[in-house]
Amino acid sequence: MAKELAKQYDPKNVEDRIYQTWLDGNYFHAEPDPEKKPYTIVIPPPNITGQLHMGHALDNTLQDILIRFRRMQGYDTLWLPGTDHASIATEAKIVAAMKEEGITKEDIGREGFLKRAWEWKAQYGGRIIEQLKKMGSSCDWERERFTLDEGCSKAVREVFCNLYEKGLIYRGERIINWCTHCKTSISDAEVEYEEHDGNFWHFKYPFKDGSGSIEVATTRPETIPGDTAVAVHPDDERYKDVIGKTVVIPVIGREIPVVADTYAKMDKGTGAVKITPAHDPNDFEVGLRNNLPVINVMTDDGFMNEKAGKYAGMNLMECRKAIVKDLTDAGALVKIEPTKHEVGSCYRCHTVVEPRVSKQWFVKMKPLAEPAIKAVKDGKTKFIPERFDKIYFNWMENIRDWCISRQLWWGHRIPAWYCEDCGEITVSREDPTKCCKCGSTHITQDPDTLDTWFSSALWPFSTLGWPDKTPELAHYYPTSTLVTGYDIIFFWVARMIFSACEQMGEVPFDTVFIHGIVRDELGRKMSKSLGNGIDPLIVIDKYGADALRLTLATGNSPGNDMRYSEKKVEASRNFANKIWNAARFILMNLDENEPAPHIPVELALEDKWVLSLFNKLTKEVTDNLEKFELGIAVSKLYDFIWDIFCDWYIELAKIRLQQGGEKAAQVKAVLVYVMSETLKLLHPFMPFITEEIWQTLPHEGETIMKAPWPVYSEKLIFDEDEAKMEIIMEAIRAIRNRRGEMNVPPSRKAHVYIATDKTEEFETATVFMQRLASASDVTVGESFDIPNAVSIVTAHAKIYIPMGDLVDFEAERKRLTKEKENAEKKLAQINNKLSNPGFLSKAPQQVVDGQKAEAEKLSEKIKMIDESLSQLG
RNA sequence: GAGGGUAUAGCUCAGUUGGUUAGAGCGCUUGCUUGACAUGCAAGAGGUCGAUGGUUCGAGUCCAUUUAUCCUCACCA
Repeated sequence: MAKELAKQYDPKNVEDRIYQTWLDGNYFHAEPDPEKKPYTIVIPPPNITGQLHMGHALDNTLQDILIRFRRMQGYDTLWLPGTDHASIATEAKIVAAMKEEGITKEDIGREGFLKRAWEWKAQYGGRIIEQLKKMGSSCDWERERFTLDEGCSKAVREVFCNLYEKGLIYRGERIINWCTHCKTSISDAEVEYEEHDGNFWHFKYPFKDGSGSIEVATTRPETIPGDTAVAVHPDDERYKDVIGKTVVIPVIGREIPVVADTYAKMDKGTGAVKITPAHDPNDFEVGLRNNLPVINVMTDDGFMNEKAGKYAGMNLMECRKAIVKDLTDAGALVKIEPTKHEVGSCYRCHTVVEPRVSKQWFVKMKPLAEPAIKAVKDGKTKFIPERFDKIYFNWMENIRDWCISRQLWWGHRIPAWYCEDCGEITVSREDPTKCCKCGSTHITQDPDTLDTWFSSALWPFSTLGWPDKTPELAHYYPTSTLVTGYDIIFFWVARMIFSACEQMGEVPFDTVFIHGIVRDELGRKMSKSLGNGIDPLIVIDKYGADALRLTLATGNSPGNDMRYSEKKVEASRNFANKIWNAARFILMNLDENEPAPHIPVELALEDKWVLSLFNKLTKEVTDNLEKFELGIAVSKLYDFIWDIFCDWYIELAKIRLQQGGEKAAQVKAVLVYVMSETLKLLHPFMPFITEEIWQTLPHEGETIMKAPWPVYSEKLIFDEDEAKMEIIMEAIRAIRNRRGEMNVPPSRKAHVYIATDKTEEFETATVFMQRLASASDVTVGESFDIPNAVSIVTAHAKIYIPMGDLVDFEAERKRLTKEKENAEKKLAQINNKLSNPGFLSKAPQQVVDGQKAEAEKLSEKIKMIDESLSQLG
C-alpha cells in the first residue's frame, strides 16, 4: 500500500489549498502568444454591491468549464474578470448607510460623497471577487478591471465624444421614466411593468360657452392639473363641431382647447381623451404636434408642485383621492370603471415610475441598431440556443432612443460643459477651460453621470486597453464566448454588440451562450423579498464547490431555467466521493515506484473494452463541449466513471490484482491510465477533486489544469473486444437477475453450466463469473442436460444453475413462457420492418443490418427458451 | 395586443443531425457487513413522451392545429 486517502472525500481539506497552488503557479495568467490561437471570455462584471448568488454560481461555473476545457486543449486562454460600479444600486446603498448616520448626500457634497463611495468600494468591492474564487473560477486576476477605473473611464469618454461628434448623442427635452425614490431618470429597459388593479374615472369637462360638456376618462386623475388639451379624432362625426372650442377643467378652472389629433381613437371610451404632455409619452407627442404647453405638476420626489395649485405638497396618491373627491363634489364625475392596467416600476427599488418631461442626454439608436442587427443576421455573432436571436431582433428593431443621463453622483460624469455666456455646449476628451464657441471661461460641467450600462457596453474592448492599441486588444479581441443569462440580453448583450460594431467595426464576441435562471425547489425565482434564496457559499461549505458546480452543470440545457434542490447537490457530493474512493482503491494497490500513466503492451479483454469505451467517451465529450452541450458532456462522464469504470472495470481488475506479478502490473497501468485520463476530461467540471487525485496518482507535469486534453485515438478502437465483453456482461446480468428474483444471497455460490457456441468468450469469463455472478465453478460446453436446474437464456448462451431445491417449476415455466412471448413479439415487429420494401430500400444499410442481426439473435433465443421449456418436462 | 419557452417515470430533469427495447438522479420494493466507497453493491417495479392530424420505410425528435402552464416585449385614455 503506497499511499492512503481518507475514506470519505472532504472538500474542506482540499479546495482552498488547491486554489492557492493554482494562484502560486500563476496558471490563470495569460500573456498574448501569437503562436497560439486565443480563446477569450470577459466576465459579466458583478456589481460591487453584490454578494454571490446562485445566478453568479451558474454563470461562472459555465464560464470556468469552457475556459478550463480550452486551456487544456492548448488555446491561449484568457478569462478576464472585473466588477461593475453599478451606479444606481451602489449610490442607493451608500445613501442608505448614510441615512443611518443621519446624513444626506447634500450634507457632504459631491466630493465628500464620492470619497465615501470609493472607500465603500475599497471595503466591499473585493468581496464578490473572493467569492468567485471559492467557486474555483480560473480568472486572470492580474487583469481584473472595474468599470469606473482609469482605463474604462477613458473608453467611456472616448465613446461619448465620438458619438456626440457624429450626432449620435444629443441633449433634449423628452418624456423619460422618472424614479421618485432614486430621484433620477432611468432608461426604458430599466422599467418593469406589472399588472395592477385600477380604475377608469370618467369626468365631464364643460365647454366654456356653456354648450354642454365633453366626457374624458383617465386612470391617473392626479395628472388633471397638468392637462393642456382634450383631443378628438379629426374624422369623428360626434365631435366635428367642437374642435377648436374651449373647455374648462373642472375644479382647476383652467381653460384648454379641444384639438383634433389621430392619436384619439374613435372606438376607445368616449373618443375624447385628455392630454397631459408633461406626464404621458403619447400626450407629449400630441402636445408637440399641436403646440400645446407642457405643465409639469410634480416634484422630483413624488409630490405635487406649485403648478398643481391647491394640491401642491400632496403626494400622488393623496392628490388622486382629493381630486376625485373634489370633482365628484363638483358633479363632474360620470362613472368609475374598474380596470387592470400595466404600471411601470423602477427595476432597482420597485417604486412606481412617473413619466415626466425632462432635459436629458440620449443616444440616437436607429443608426446604431442597424449594423448590430446585420452582424447577427450575418452570423458574425451566434446565440446559443438560437431562438434568442429572435428576442434580440425584436428589441433592436423596435428600439427607441436611449436615455443615458442619470441624476446621480456615482458614475462617469458627463463630459459636457455649458457656457454661461453664450449657452454653447462643449463636449471634450480633455476637461476644457473655456467655451469652444465664445472662449468664455465661465463654463460649468453637467452635474449628471452616465447610465451604468453605458460603460458595461464597452466592457469587451475597454478591458483589453481600448482606445489604446494594446497587444492584448490585437490578440484577444474579438472575444470568443460571452456567457450570460437571458434576463440581461437587452441591458447588456445588445448594447455591447452595437457599441462594438460602432467603435471597433467588429462584433464583440463570436458566440453568446445563454443560460436560464436558477429557481428554488418550487420553481419560484429566488428573491430577497421571498427569502427563498440559497447562498452558494453555504452550499460550498457543506458539500464542496465541485458538488455545486456539478449540480449546476448537470441536467441543465442552454437557455432553460433550472430548479435548485439540495438533493441534487447531495447526489453530486456522492459522485465526488465515488471518484475519491475509486482513486483510493487504485492507490492502495500501487507500488512506491509506479511508472507514469501509460498503456501496457499486453492487454486483457476487459482492458481493451474499457480503453475502447474511454476512447469513445473522449470523442463525445470533446464534441459536446465544442457544441456547448455541457450538460450532456458531464452526464456521459458521470455514467462512464460510475457504471463502466467503477462498477465493472475495477471489480474485474481485482482479479488480476490478487494474482500479482505481471498481470497485476498490467492492470495497474490500465487503472492509472484510464483514471488519470478520465480525470482530465472531468477537470473542467470538478476542478478541485480532479487536481487533488491527479496529483496523488503517478503523473507528469505540474498541474492537471495544463495537462493536455485527451484526444481520440485510432489505436484504442477495439470493437470486437467490446462485443465479446458485452456478451459476457449480458450473461452475468442475467444470472444476477435470476438469483435476485429468487432471493438467493450472494454468499450461496453455485456451479454454473454455460451452453454456448461462444466458448472462447465464456472460457475467459470463468473468473468473471466467479467474482460477479456468485459462481462456485463454471463449465462451458456445447450443450448440457441438467435436471432440476434454473435455466437462463441470453442471446448467446443457455445457462444452467443446479439449485433445484430453490426452484418453483411452475413459476419457472410461466417465466420462460412470458419471456418467449416477449421475444416473439419483438421478432414479429422486426420481421415486419424487414419485409417492408420501403424500409429495405430507403433505410441506411447500417440500420437494416442491425435489425437483421437483432432478428437472428431473437430467433436463437426463442429456440433456446423452447429447449429449456421441454427440459422442464 | 405581439413574440417565445415548457409539457417525457411518483418528483426533478436529460434525450445531440429522425433509426434497435425512451434514459439518469431522487423516491419506492427486494436482497446484500462481496477487504475503494452504506455518500455503497446487486436486482426490480414504474412511461400509450399533453391532445389531434400530417410528412416519412421509420417520429419523443420534423410540420400544422389544439389544451395547459410560464416568460418577455408593447404608448393605448
